[in-house]
Amino acid sequence: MNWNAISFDWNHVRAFLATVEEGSLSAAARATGQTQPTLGRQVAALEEAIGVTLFERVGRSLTLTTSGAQLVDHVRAMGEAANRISLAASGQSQSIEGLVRISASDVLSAYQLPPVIAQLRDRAPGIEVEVVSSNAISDLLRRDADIALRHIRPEQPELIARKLADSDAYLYATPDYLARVGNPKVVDDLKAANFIGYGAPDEMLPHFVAMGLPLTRDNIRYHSDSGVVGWHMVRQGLGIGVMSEHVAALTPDIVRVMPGLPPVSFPTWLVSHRELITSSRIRLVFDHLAKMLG
Amino acid sequence: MNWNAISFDWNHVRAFLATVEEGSLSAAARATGQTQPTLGRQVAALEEAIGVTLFERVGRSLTLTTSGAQLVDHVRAMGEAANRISLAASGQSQSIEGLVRISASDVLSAYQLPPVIAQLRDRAPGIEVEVVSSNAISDLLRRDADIALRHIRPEQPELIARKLADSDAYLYATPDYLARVGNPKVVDDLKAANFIGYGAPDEMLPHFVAMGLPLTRDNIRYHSDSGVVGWHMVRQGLGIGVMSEHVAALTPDIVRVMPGLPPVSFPTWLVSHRELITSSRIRLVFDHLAKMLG
DNA sequence: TCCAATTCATGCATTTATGTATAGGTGATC
DNA sequence: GATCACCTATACATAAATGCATGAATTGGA
Repeated sequence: MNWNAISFDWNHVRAFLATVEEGSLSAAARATGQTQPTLGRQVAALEEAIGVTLFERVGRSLTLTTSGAQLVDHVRAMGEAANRISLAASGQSQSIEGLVRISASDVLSAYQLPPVIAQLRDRAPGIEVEVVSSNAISDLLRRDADIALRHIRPEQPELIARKLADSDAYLYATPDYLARVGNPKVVDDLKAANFIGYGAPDEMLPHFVAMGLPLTRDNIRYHSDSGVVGWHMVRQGLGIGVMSEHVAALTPDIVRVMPGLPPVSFPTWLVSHRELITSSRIRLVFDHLAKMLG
Repeated sequence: MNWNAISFDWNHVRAFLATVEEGSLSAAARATGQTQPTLGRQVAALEEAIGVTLFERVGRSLTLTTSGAQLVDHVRAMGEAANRISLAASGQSQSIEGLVRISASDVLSAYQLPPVIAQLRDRAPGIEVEVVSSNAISDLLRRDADIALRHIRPEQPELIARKLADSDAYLYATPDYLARVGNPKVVDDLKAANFIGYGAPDEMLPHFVAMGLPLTRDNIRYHSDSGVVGWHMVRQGLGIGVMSEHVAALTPDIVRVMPGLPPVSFPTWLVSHRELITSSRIRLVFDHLAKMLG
């Protein structure tokens, strides 16, 4: 190995990568927990060391030079290798004490996870649990969480997934609200009802249509990014919402809309990283979640 | 990107890599131009940062732990990415001044390269040339050289190779030595002659046999790793040696053995790295070598 | 068994890098 | 066009890493 060729400061490469990814020295400083002068000096030092001008200093912002752009792919590869080192190192941990981060949708996090974690506390009191309540998908690859609960099967080969039991979802509302819309008996009776959307309304509508409901965009008057907020709208009598029967069973004063309507079945996947699952701490939480939710 | 996961000191990863590759902290320090205490502290800091004991300190030497061994692949990948950054950065250099390192066999380096470099000096006086005279093959991938002259076609896809003219090699000796072995006229007359081997004798013998010479291992009494040293043995009348006609033509007082014997033809390849050849300085030297030696 | 060579660990002075505070400049918005 | 928000660059005091010198321990060979 010719060590001289790679004798530039590797931390400066990370500074360059962070600056490219975050868009500015200041943003990179915020993201990495360093300061803007430090990042600026590190990038300048890297330019000096490898003899390539990476950024064009024009006005308030930096733009990549063409030379710099041709290095970015290799720099990203270096960052990904660093990430794999971090993953593998975490996977080597055989300590039964320490942090495990679980990512799940906010509904799962709020209604189903707490009792499961309570049982885990009795079984492994040394484990610290952080619930990353997020409806975004890309948590595991970004290393924001160690274990994720998802409703779609992950495709990445570096992830391992275990399918839990399928759940059934039904339409729910308050008796009060149902009376207000005339106690619907057939799907056509729902044409005048309000439906609660989780996420963007355009995203939710196809699911309702797939259930055989004759709805249009106008039926979704109230919506929220948060499933918990949406469910609270249902509980306040603002409209009809979809919910898994497990969560609905935990909610008093809520009734099923048209009990004859067939349910929507959806899967739940327990996901982790191939290299992380070798950690006995993460493995223990993974198996506990599989047993309790499966 | 979760920057927190890769917030360990990346230079410490290089220290770990160097220690694994070189076998000890002291050897790594010598190889990387740092000191042994620095390397030791860096590896210890990395262990602390990622929570993995990398080395077992037993006696005077360190041995990888199983945990450490499982990180090595990822660490190597990071080093290779760093190497590609270095390559790409060198390739971005559009400066016509600076160092270009040429790797070639010692015979080529000593007899054929100097006049070519003299012409290059007149054409591009700002270019500094280092001739890495080595019979080892793996120079370009180790980044010991920017351009290499080889007699076998390189197979790696990241290398680019241009074939130069084929050369003819003949047997040579001093008239004095030929008289001593009875001025051989047919190949069977060579059975009692001494042949000079370049490299290991077992490696050289098959080439002589392929030329149709009825030789055994006993015919190779004098040999050297260095082709230049071997050729000087021929010039001193120690035996018969193979040499390209170009080099032999530069050597006075040497005659061809049995002029009727057909030559051995061998190719010469000019090789560089795909990412390096984009450097105008390296490109210029590459093209000059191709023109002068082709 | 002893000696020489080589290894890793530690104390200390010096060099180097970092953060804080601040100045200077640019682009978007009202 | 003035203001605001945001960016980068620089000076200086402090914190951190490095190299040197040295010590302690182990291996291999005479």
